[in-house]
Amino acid sequence: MASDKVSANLTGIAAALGVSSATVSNALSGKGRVSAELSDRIRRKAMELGYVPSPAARALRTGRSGVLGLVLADIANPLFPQIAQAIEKAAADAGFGVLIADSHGDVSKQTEAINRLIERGVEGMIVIPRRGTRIVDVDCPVAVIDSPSTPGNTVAADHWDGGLQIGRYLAGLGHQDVVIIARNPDSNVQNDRVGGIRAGLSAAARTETLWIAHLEQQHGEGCRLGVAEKVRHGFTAFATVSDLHALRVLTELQDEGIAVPQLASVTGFDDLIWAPVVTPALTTMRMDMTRIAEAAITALVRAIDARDPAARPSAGGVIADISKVAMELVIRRSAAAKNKKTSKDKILPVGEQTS
Amino acid sequence: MASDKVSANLTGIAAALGVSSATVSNALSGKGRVSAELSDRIRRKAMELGYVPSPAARALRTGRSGVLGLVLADIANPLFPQIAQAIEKAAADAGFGVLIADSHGDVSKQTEAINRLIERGVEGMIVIPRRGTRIVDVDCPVAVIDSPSTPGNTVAADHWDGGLQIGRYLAGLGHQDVVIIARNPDSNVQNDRVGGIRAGLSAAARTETLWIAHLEQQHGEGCRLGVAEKVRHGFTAFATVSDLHALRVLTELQDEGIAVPQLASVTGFDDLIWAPVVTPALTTMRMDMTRIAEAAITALVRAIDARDPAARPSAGGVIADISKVAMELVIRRSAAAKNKKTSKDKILPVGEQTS
DNA sequence: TTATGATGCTTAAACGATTAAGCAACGATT
DNA sequence: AATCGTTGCTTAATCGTTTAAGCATCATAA
Repeated sequence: MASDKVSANLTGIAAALGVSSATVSNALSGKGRVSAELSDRIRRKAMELGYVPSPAARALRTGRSGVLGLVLADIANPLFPQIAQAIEKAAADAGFGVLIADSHGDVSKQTEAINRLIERGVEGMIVIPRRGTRIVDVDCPVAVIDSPSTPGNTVAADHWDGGLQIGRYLAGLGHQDVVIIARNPDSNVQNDRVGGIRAGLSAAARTETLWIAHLEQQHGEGCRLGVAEKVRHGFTAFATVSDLHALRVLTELQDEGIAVPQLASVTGFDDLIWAPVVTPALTTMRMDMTRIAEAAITALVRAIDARDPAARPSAGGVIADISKVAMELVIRRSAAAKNKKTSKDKILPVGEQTS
Repeated sequence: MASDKVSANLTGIAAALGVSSATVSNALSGKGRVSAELSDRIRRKAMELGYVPSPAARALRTGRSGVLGLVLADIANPLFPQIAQAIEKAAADAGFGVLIADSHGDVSKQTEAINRLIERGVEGMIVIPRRGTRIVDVDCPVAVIDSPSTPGNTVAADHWDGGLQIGRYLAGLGHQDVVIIARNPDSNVQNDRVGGIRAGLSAAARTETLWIAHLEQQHGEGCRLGVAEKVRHGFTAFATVSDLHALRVLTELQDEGIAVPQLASVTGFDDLIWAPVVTPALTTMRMDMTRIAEAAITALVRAIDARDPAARPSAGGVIADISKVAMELVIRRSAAAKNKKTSKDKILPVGEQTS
């Protein structure tokens, strides 16, 4: 092919047609004034040569890279797939690519990761911080997805309300003795959820909160939570703050011969991948990641656009229209009405699992 | 600050010091000949002005964007966090950023996703294809992470050998009646694992393979797998091809009152996040994602470098040094020696769970 | 017929970095 | 003293795109 010789760039196309590169640019972008006939010929030629505009040149000229950064406190998070998928989709719809950066849960590495993104020329970023972490000031638009309790937050699921819904649901099923299970009291998200759950239960309810982090500090990671013991003490429901904890509770109860949901109800949060397929399927709260991602991207894009004409860089937070996105209760089978008989009577004798 | 006035680019620094921009470039990159003294002053000034090189300009001039693409068949995959984390790390170590693209499991969208990446100027990409999918020819270096059985593959875990290890392990525990559980027979990865498991079991073993996709086609998603029934028919172990399936089996058995591992052993694959924390903790196979990612990135980077001087673009596969990465058996508690008594005798009478 | 304004194109200057080539000054070599 | 190589810097071109400004040409309106 001799046509391979001509480089597939604007000047190449221009040369091939005997016009100026500006005209080609105008024709392809539909901006300037180009006759329909020539415009057509240019488009055809561009296609024929397999023209792909140089993102570098465009970015250099326009000052816009068309790339956003996604900063995650810890990629190895079971919610991450959902998040990444939603963000990628929303960004793509807005015409942006997504560069990922993992801060490995380390605060200092978070700054490092953010800097790497800036060096790569991102126009803005979505940050999903580690519990409690504040975002360093960075002169680039940032949208934060966290809990509504976090200052400087942009968008988030309404974790508190999600807890409220679960709490009310359990209360409606007649549960008066509920163990609330979370991992770390430093997390705003977890605190919101716990607070919501407590608020949703009846005022007379007996609740106890189990912090897994404390337990594991004493007994090592992956230790038993002692939930069977709680059942023996009259608790009938376990409201956890994550499907991962729910799974842990569920299997531990089942392993000790306590039937779920007949003898104890278990609820989770986030509708993670296994929630629908375990037995019994987990009743949980789902967040509308698509809406959250869209809101975050919309806010971010607006901030980016606002930056252009504005004299002041006005570094800092970005405010979205919607900052709280409602969560949805997904009712499956792991929670059921409280047994009429006191649950103590129904406990099966258990064998050799004092791990 | 008046120093805010001067733009933080090469010419800005040059102007501030009264030297040429070429010298500044040389000083910062350490390439040309610049006196140590001036070099120092330049570096200090750059720092003072908060200079960040323009990736666009650099990419335009050098033709290298420093960005790789990560194409995933389906981001909403529980292994994805591990993959993304490992790839991001390996890429960052090699000086590359990672742009993500999700093809939502759709083959046509995969091509679309790949094109979007190319339009964004990636220098190469890592593709983790959907089962059986072939990668379209694209004139950009590509490294594929899949099963070694996939033609055109670059790097992969040795899934067959992983299966072999699990099979042998179960055989060593005395299991002769094993149900192998996978999702889809179209997947090379799953087939490799299944084949390995079968090969690892004793020749005399009775095996049966359960394809979840078939089951769900009949009974709907998230349906019971009927594993308790298998136990009643004398099967003592369930070797699954993913921790997700293992979890499904485990909870179903537990729900039906069959103690794991006392009455039935269960093994998984991939050491997903919940594997260590469920009760009993899952015995599973782990792949060394870090090594896989490193091998893939190394091969990809080499291909990118080779492209530069080479006349022929020579589009197509990239060959890595290591193409099979060994898997590691993680022994936990979900698999144990086969009970001496025939398991049939030990089945507890079960209640009301005919879902 | 002559302003007036579209219309259709070209010219040329950016954007910010890299890098080949060149040039002055200086010390060392013969 | 003339030559050579080295050192330390500058000049200027280049990557491919966008876009403001300019310049013909032609139709329309006065």
